[in-house]
Amino acid sequence: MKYWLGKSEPDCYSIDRLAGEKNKTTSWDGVRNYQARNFMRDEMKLGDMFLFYHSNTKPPAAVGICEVVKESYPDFTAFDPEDDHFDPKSKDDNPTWFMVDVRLVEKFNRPVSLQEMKENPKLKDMKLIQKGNRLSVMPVLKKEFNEIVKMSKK
DNA sequence: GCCAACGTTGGC
DNA sequence: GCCAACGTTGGC
Repeated sequence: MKYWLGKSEPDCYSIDRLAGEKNKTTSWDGVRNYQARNFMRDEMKLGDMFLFYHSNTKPPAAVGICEVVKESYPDFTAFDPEDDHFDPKSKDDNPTWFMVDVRLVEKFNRPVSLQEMKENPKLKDMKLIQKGNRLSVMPVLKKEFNEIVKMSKK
């Protein structure tokens, strides 16, 4: 089983919105970065765990845990000219972009802020806190994942 | 709102 | 294939 972190801007899609979805499940659509796509398309498997992270907000923070409930399939928002994430180079018969479905397992009682992660020496190697990393989907080590969950309980 | 870091585009 | 220009991300 693998562990992941996915960023979302709460103004765009928040964890509370996910909590209100049917079956607390949503598609992780709109990813338009090849490296992030490759992680979703090639490596994310059913049952993988997924940290939900709020970016571009105050404060940026991990806010909960999800589980992958559907492995990658074409991101249909890329086919829709009306959609913000429309991409004309992605075709029905040869899609460029993929997504997975995730289900909310637990919303943290307490968000774990980016600053707290930076201050925790056990998390010093996380991709998230390395300078200039803009990946919206990235792998997380099991020990890092567990540490963040632990921090949310304190 | 600023701006550093990074990815993508397109002319050559 | 190089690289300058441009657009985006995302913390601050």
